[in-house]
Amino acid sequence: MARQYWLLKADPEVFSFDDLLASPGRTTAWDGVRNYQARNYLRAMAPGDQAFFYHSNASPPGIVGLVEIARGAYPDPTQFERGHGHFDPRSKAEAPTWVMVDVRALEALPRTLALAELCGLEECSSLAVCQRGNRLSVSPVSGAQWRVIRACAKRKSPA
DNA sequence: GCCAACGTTGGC
DNA sequence: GCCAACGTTGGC
Repeated sequence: MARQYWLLKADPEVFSFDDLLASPGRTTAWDGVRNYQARNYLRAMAPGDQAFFYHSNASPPGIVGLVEIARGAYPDPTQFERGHGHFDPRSKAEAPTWVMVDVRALEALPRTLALAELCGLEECSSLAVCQRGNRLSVSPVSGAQWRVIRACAKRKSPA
């Protein structure tokens, strides 16, 4: 199956791309997703898929790095941890509601590709992150979008 | 800090 | 099943 591409949102106050680079093996479990649409995208991920690492609530918000999926979806243990912020009392151990994947850092972009610039790129206005009011934390990126975005990010300054 | 948009909850 | 109220997200 062809490699798929994704965009992962993170609040850098909580977990930044630098935090990922500093993690053991530059890898972390992408836990805490509690939205069904995002969960379904996590389930569709396969090892070797690649993703943009996006900083929300930043100045400016935008893409800051590239990651790869190191392990496909498996149960998120925090859903069973009573008292944990991601605890879900309705999830059953024999049929976990929520999953996570492992994400490994590939490289930091030479600069932040800001949201405004991102959404102005050819074919990119349809990105979930460019839709008004969008809150989806995991979303798909097409191969064409991936290439356009990567090429833009490598240029030193906004086009 | 503001506030629009979203997803979820819960009364009916 | 409807929908108002609420809490959260996230750009500005």
